[in-house]
Order: sequence, then C-alpha cells, then structure tokens
Amino acid sequence: MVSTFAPQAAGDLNFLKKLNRSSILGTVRRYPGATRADIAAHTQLTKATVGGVVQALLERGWLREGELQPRGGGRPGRALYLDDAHHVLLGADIGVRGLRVVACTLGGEVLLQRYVTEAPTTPEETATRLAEMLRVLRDDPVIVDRHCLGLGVTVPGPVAPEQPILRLAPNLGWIDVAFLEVLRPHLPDLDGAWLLDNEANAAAFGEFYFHDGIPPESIVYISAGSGIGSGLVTGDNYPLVPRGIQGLVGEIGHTIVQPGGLYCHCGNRGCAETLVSGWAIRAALGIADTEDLEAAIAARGDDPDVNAVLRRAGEALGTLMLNLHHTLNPAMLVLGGSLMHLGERLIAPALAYFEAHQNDLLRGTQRVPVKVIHDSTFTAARGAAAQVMAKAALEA
Amino acid sequence: MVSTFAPQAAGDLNFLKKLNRSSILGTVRRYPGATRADIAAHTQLTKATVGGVVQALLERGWLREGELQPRGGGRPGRALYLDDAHHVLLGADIGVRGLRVVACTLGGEVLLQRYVTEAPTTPEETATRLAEMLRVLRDDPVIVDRHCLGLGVTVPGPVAPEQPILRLAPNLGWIDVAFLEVLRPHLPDLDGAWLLDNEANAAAFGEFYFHDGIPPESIVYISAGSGIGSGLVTGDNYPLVPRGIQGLVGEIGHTIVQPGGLYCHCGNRGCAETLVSGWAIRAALGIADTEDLEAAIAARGDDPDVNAVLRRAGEALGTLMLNLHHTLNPAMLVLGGSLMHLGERLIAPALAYFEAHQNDLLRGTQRVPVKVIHDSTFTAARGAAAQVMAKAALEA
DNA sequence: ATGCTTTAGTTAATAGATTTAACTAAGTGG
DNA sequence: CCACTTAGTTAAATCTATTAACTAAAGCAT
Repeated sequence: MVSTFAPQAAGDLNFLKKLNRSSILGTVRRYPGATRADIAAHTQLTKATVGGVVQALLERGWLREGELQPRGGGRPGRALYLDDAHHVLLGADIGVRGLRVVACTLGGEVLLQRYVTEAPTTPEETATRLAEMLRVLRDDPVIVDRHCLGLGVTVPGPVAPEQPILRLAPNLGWIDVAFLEVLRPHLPDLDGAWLLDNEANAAAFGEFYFHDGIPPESIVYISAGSGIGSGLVTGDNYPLVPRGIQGLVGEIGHTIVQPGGLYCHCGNRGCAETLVSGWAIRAALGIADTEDLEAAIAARGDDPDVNAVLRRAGEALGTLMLNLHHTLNPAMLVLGGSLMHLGERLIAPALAYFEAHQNDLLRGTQRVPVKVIHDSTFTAARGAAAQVMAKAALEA
Repeated sequence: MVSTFAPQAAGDLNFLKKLNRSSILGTVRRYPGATRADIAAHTQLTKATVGGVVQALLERGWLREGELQPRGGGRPGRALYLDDAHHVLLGADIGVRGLRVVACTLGGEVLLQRYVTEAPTTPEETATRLAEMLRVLRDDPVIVDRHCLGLGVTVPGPVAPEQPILRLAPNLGWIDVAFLEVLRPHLPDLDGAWLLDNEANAAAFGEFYFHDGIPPESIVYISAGSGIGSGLVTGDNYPLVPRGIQGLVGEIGHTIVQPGGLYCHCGNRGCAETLVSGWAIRAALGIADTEDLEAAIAARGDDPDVNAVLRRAGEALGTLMLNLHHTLNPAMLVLGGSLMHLGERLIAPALAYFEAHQNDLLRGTQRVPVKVIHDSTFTAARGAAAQVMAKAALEA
C-alpha cells in the first residue's frame, strides 16, 4: 500500500525541514486563521521554528497574513491563511462520458472549469483534446500570472502503485497507458508536478484535503458511474492513499455480493457492478449506451420497473457501504459519481440500508457520517489538483 | 486509520534520530547479514551516520557483529545481525478456546511457549490465569537474565484505535474491556511496552515483521476460527496496521456476501461469518459447542454432508479472499486460524476459487501468493511480540 | 494614565544530528 | 609490491530545531 506521499524510511535534516514545513502548511489548511502560536501548539514545534518557517512561506506566496486574532488579555496573534493569489493547481478528469478540467487555488477554490461531453477515444486523441482545454485554462487572464504548481490527471481505472500507468480502463478500452507521457508533448511548457491517479482515489483525496473545517480521520469516496469504484484517504498532515500492490484498493465493483449472480464483464459472477452501476441499470431497463441515462430515466417517470431497479441498485450500494465499513472502516463515507443524478429513488434505499445496519456490530458507538455529492462533475478533477498541492507542499 | 506506529506529523532532531535508528534496525531485520555499507546504500544515509548508530545499537545489545562478508576486490564488510541473546519479547493470545503465551528473540525465534485449552471466563480470571503463565515464562532460566522489552496481548475482537480497549468480543461475551489495566496489577514487575491488539492484526503483523527473507509490501492475514476476521499490515521500515475509526478494519466476518442469507448474531443477514466460521460449521453439522470441532469432523469421516459443508465454507472463504483482493489488494494473503485444522476439504476449494478468479480484472499480471498456516496456535501471540519489538525499536 | 499581567512573536546563542571530506583498514589482482 | 577497490572511522562543517531572553501588543486593575 505504498502511497504517493508515503513517509520516507530514513531522512536527513533537509527531510526534517520538509516534514515540518508541510506540517505547518497542513495546519493552516485545516485551521484557516491559525496564528503562529496556534501552529506551535498544534505541531509541538517551538515558536521560533514556526516563526521562521512561516516567514519563508509568506515570502514564497504560500501563506498570507490576515487580521489580528484577539486573545484573552494578551497580545493578539496574526491570523494566517493559505495564499490564494499567487499559485494555481490544475486538475483534469478523463471520464467515460466526458473530459473535465479545473484550475484551483491553494485553498481548493475552483477558479476556472471546463467540461466537454465527448467520450474519449484513443489516448493520443484524448491527450490532444485535453491539452487544448488546459491551454485555454492556462491562458485565461484569471490565472495567467499565477505560478502553476502542476497538473493532476484522473482516469476511470486502476493505476499502478509505483508508476503513473493506467492499468486498465474497461469502459475506455485502454490497457497499460502511460497517459502522462502521452500528454506531456502537448503541454511542454507546463511545469510542476505531473500526477496520474484513479478517479475515485483523487476524488477521495480532494474531499479530504479540501474538507471544510477539520477533516475526518479518514474518508472513503464511492464513485458510482458507468462502473463503481472507491478511494480511500487517511492520515493527518500527510494524507495517504493506499493503492495496493496492483492499484486495486477500493475496486469494490468487483467484490462479490451475490454468489452465482449475473455475469460481469470481468468474467466473474455476482460482482457489485452487476447490481449497481450505469451499465447494470441500463441493462436492467434496456437503455441504450448512446442514450443519456439520467434523461432516459426521467422520461420514464414514476414507472414501477424503474423504481424497482433503482431500489435494488440502491440496496446493493448500501451493502457495499456496509462492507466498506467493515473492511476499511473510514471515519466518513462520501457518495458521488453520475449515478447520484438519478436521485432519491436510488440514494434513499442505500442510506436507509446503511443506517439500519452499520451499528449492528458495535452498538451505541458513534455513527459514520455519509455525505452525498449530488453533482460530482468536477470532484475528481479538483481532487487531482489537491494531490498536486500536497506534492508541491513538500517541496515548497 | 491511525496506526500504533504512525509517523509523526512534525518532529525535532530527536525524532529524526529515532526514525533513522529504527530504519537501520529494520534494514538488518529484513536483510540479515547486511554490512554497514549495505545499510548506508539501502537507507540513503551516509556511512558516517550508519556507523555511529550501529555502534550504539551494538553496545545496547540490539545488534551483533558476525563474519566478514567478502566484497569483490575490496575490504570485506562486517555482517550485522539482530542480537538474539540479550532481549526477550513476550506475547500472549486470548483465544475463544484457550490461552497461549510465547517468549521470542528479536529475530522472531520462539524461545518458550505455553498453551492451555480452557475457555476464558471473566477478564479478571483470565488475567489471573495469563499472569501465572507469563510468570512461569519470565522465570524460566532460558530468558530470566534477558531484558524484557514488553508484552503484547491479543484478543478476539476489535480494539479501539486510540486506546487499548477491547470493544467487543462476542465469543467471549466481553464488552469494552481495558484488559491491560486488568492485567497490570498481576504483573507489576513486567516493564517495557504493553500493547493490546486484535488477534488477526497481530498475526498479520508477525507474519510481516518476522517474514523469512524480504517481506512482501503488504500482508492480509485471514483468521478463520470460531469467527472470521482479518488483519492488514503494510509499510517498509514502519509497518502500519490500519485499524479504522472504530477498529473495524478487516472485520470481514460481517461483510455481506449473501444478501438475504442466514441471520448472523450481529443482527444482519448473509454475513460471511454465517458461511465460514467455527460456529457456522457447527450449526450446519449439528456439532455442539462443547465438542472439539476438529475431532467431531474427523469422527464423521468421509461423510458427504460434511464434505458439502466444508466445500461451501471453503468457497465462501475464497469469495472473501477475492473481495479482500479487490478492496485491500495486499501483496500476500495468509490463511490461519483453527479452521485450517479441518484440512484440504475446506482449504482446497478456497484456494481454487481464488486462483480461478483473482486475475479476472488485470490479466497477465503477477499472482498474489497465498500462504496457508496449517497450525497457527502461536501465530497471534508471536505477532503480538513482534509489535512489542517494533514499538521498542523506536525507543532503542 | 500607569503599571501589571498575559499572550504573540523575534532574536541570538546553544545543542544536536547528519553530512562532507579526509583518513585508515583490509581485501584483490597484476 | 603497488595500484585499485571497498569498508569503516574521524574531525570539521553544515544545518535544523531548541532554549532563553527579549520586544510587542493587548486587557485590566489601580
């Protein structure tokens, strides 16, 4: 489960400095308006150390000073915030049914976004198209003068844990694509970190990293779209994204929840993806791949068949949530993906099932909160941008 | 997913020193016979740093020097090994059907072991019994002169991630037991680290930490006994044991693999534990709780009913293995627990199912190796000892 | 208004860890 | 016997964080 941001095994003084700088930056990210004194208390570093590092981060445009924070009967501290004016993070999402790009501030605010609803064909053509979109973004007056910290790209399939290679995207027909290498010639001037990750991993990372308020201890993001997958993020200052030995962590679409059930395209039977996924719902309702799923379902109105299919899919989603709860046990579950557009007929049964059963094992303990992102169009792209920032923060 | 050995967020020079010391120790553990030069190459530390730290570890009895390692055309290096002579690690396992204790060397060699087959009653009585067994061990001439680094205790249920509290052990009837606090008065003189963990977590840790040769990148240990659970370990020098927000990571016994299936004691239906676990097999074959499961099944010989039940349990185990593969994606799976005593009628179908399907998703990539521990009586206790060592290594 | 107290933040000296560079040690091979 | 290679040690240098003393800036009591 090596992570992109795994802590090193051993280190020198420079490593220690990076660690502390990243820790201080992470504290401000999670506690906007924190003062130097707050940071020192939180990180266990001394005021002197914090003061010096903060000074350097102010000069480099990573932090900015804000108003005075009154303290009870003492000198007020100076509030610190992430500097939203000098840097920009780029994120791109290659989805089965479209391409999305975003430009973000260090605080996760989306400055610019673009979306085209064309299905990707070959990696080369996709790279051409994506590069166009990114160039338009890069040249936009809103961000043209900012320093770009890098680009994160997400893909709908598992990525090898050690190298940025998409292993398999069944819904794109791509196998073993080193997409960053395909894209790089199209954007020779785009410097900074270049990252490639699975779409659900990136989305999970973004929800965690740019969480409003103090982030939960760990998050699992469930991405229900054409297929279904999930991403896990955990850690304090250094969010970890476990990928597993083959990048298959969170490939819940192919966990078996109905032995002897329907055949899945993976060759197995009873995979979760045969119950809750875009193509499973299309198959069950006879909706062609060319049609827009949301529109087709809306057109059928209050059809009992539709209701039954959505309810069963929702219950399967609830089962998956419960299984994730008992396997990864995250502090928060986030539901996203295009299937969320299908609304309460799918979402309500999922939540109801999970709510009813999550505490069967440990009675009386805290409930695991579930957040539903009804429109997650740019969630993965923004998450990819978050990963760029986390990477760059270590080098700041 | 905070781990017992989670890297700190920020640190001072002392933290850096501990990190590097632990890294050097970890290198020798994984590469017995490594020279100072090997360690320097592997950790990226300089020869000077390695030399100094090794000197300190030699003096404190953590390392010992061995023979000269010939190098091609240069001065031979001095082989280094974990010092097996000066320290001892204690591990204890509270199982549903017995108590086990072990004493280990730093290299994981079991010096002493004891086993009683009495079911634990109350925490207090269990502590009394366990303390007796540990005192006998501690007074044994083989280890009486060694410095004890601490004691690890395992329990058959989830442990809270931040505090050493057993949340729930359904098969013992224990709820929210701070067992170390119960045990401590019985062993006031036993100093060093005191740790409490879930039995599967500890077993996974031990299989990883004391692995012969270079350990895999991550391990999932599946413990199939009265119930069924699993533990995950990952990391290089600092093995991480993700526990989750409630300590439920790896609670695969309550993942649902058969919606609408049999009722589980947790209140839900179709849990894995209703298919593959000691009590599920007993229920299916009408074997009383007082009988020994292995003996009862052996007594029935080649009974078709028995064969069918074991085969179905094995297939459910294979399903669980596949689901873990697609959720945690470890580099290695280890099967253990008392159910392994039931033999090939159970194990073969599990392995066959997993082998047949593990690569459906990523064709042509490496297979995930599976190791079966046919007698895992002391595996968890030894793993608890391993955790003691990992903890102590940071303070060495 | 003044002074006391409290908290925030900076500065210079100190301590401590790793690195650098030069060295010694101990082999092989021509 | 000498050149070469690799292992390991040593002392000086470098760099980081801490310590301790300081300044800064607020509230509050007198």
